Amino acid sequence: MMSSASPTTTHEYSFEISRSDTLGPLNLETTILSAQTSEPEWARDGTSFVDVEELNGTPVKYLVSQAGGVDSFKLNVRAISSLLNDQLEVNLRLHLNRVLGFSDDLESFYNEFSDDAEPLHTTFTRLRGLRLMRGTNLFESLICSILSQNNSALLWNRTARLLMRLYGAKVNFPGGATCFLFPKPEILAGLSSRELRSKTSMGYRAKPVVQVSRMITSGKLKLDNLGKFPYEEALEILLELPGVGPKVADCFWLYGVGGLEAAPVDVWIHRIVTRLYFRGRKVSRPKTAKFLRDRFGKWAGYAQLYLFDFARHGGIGQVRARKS
DNA sequence: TCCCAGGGAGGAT
DNA sequence: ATCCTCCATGGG
Repeated sequence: MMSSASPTTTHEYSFEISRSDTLGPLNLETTILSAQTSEPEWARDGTSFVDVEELNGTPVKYLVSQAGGVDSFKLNVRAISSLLNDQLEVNLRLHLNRVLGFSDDLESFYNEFSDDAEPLHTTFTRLRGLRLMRGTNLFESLICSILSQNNSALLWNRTARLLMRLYGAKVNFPGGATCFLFPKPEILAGLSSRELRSKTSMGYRAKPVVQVSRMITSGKLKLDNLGKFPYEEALEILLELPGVGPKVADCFWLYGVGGLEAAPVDVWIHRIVTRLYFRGRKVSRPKTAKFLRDRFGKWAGYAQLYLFDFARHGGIGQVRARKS
């Protein structure tokens, strides 16, 4: 007979997250596959999604799957780490609560903009349970946001994964699984932009990636402090950074820091907002962003998220880029 | 071959 | 303030 007593270190551990742990509905798949700009997309593993993060300095690999529907569900979480079970569960619950936005009151969001005259409300049925993801690592979020400029989600995700494999710390999990963490600023700061460009196909984005990394290692830029500033002041600082314009700054503030009042305006948001709210009239991108902030307030980031998916997959007719 | 991708920087108007 | 053009690289 095997001993029924738990070993002192259990490397794999499972637990459940119940529906009452989230404020409102959840659609895990839609949330993870909605191409949010913060950190590389979680990988699929059968019916689960997999991610690896450092929780309080300890790497944890975890798989999450949703059982049931959008409104009545439970989440199955399976984790691998060197942590003890109790500490692992506490850390991972807190982590998932943040990155998957479990504390965002979705019903309140839906109710506030449910009026028939509000174009946004047409997205609420199809996208019900879509939540705004937050990054875990501010540096990773900022670099990924820079990588996303004038790039496709497919390509910047691929580039971010390549950065991890080339320059990130390798983690060997108990049980044999290995993976790579996102590289530290010190590593990228030590590269020449020419070398980085030749090895990653990130093109001209290599220069600002190295520059920003060096600003962090030199202490000129303190990402941890940014969250203490109000939106306007933080944005002023962010816009000084190389490779960071209005859209990237808003992405970092929204997805990295978790400032829900930001509404990043890219080509898709610009198209859908000018179409739905300005009858196709020409409106500049900064004014589009201001419009979203004013109209949706603390839900501006969520409005942007729902409108983005609407522009990409939803649609009243084609909202596509067409010359002539 | 062409256009496009969750844009930004620098310059001209 | 707003409007060009160029910037690397890969996918469709």
